[in-house]
Amino acid sequence: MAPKTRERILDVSLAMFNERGEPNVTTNHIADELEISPGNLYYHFRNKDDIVEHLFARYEDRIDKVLVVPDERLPTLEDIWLQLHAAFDVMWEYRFIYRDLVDLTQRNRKLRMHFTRILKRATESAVQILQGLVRAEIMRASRAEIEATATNVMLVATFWLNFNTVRGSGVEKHPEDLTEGIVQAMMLIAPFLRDAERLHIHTLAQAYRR
Amino acid sequence: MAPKTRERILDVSLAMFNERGEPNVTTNHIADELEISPGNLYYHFRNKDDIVEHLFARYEDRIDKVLVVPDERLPTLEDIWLQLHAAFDVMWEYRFIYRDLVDLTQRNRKLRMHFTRILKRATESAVQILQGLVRAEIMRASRAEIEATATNVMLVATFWLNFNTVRGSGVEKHPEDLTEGIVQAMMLIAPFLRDAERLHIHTLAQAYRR
DNA sequence: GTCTATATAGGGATAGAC
DNA sequence: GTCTATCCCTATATAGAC
Repeated sequence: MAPKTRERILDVSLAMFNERGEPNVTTNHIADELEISPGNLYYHFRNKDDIVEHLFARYEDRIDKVLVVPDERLPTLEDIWLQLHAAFDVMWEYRFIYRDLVDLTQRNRKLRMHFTRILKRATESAVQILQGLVRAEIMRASRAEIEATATNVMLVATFWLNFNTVRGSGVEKHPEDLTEGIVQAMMLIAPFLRDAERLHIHTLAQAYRR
Repeated sequence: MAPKTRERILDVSLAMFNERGEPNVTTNHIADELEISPGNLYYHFRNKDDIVEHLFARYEDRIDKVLVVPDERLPTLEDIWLQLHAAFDVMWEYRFIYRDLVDLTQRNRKLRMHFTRILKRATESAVQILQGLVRAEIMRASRAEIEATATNVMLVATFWLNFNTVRGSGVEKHPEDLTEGIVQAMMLIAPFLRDAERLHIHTLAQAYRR
């Protein structure tokens, strides 16, 4: 049996939002693509923002799972790489949110509050992990350096896809551009690493430099 | 004598775009605010994008002047601070461009090509300046580290205003938030500085940390 | 240069039949 | 649950008088 219409609307909306940008996709476009009537679409969702909010809720569930800080054990560089990768994957899947992030969050109070909360939580998580690296003696940094670095990691992660789009790196080439973003984020912490680990990071980075 | 209507349209459009975001300002809003008729507005500009393009051209002139690399003399940290400040000031003045950067550049080929060019030029400029710091022995970094850092400086500069908006730092509080962005960009190069200079930067940074 | 009036198009959204 | 038909509104843009 085919998926229920409600779910199909969400799936197709996500695909179209990601493809063309949310501002450039109308409810009529979505209905057309699904070969259902606009009236039918409005039976399932109150309005376009209702669709956006449900997609955002899906995203929030996913990203929240990525943001759990590893429990007892001290973190390794490998942990960080994997966690960044998981985060970037989810962000890629819901990249329409990031494409028009300011407009989306400014015009919808609910999205704004949730996104701010996610960002806050992620930043705290980043600080904790960096502190873990310090305690594991993999990295050496002051409290101030850790906080500035955590903020920059969040900024790079949040806007990497936009940056890559806007600098005209040519066509979208998932997943290479994602990996490049991860490398770029790792380069923020590289200067604080012990020599052996710094070398390791730069070797990884080498593979992805244009 | 009052400014010519054409110029007044540009000035008021800029103010309204910055305030509410370009997607949320219509040609009618602009005409209303100016207390002229929509017809009059369309006498002076072919369409809304025509206005946006002229504002962008103004911006491009301004930012190009900021991007000149200091000629002979090796750069100092002070130079970098001042240049970042000049760049952030111009970006603030035309912040509507950055607010909806992806949508703007994706739907208008002309804007896309010009913005990409600016970004490319700015990145090259950043690389040169960082190399200058290395030659001046103020900083120590490999070629790879310089390139990664230049890219991150551009990313932070490009999206700082959006990041600050979206993390819900409360109301817009120019110029404090700008200075904070500059500090955040400086923190990217701090780890590569000699001890004395790094200390100096962190003292500056201290003053602007929440 | 500026206005009034208006055309056109499209998006968001609803009513009511099936 | 789904469709057809339609309404309302707003945005862009133009024509033609002054």
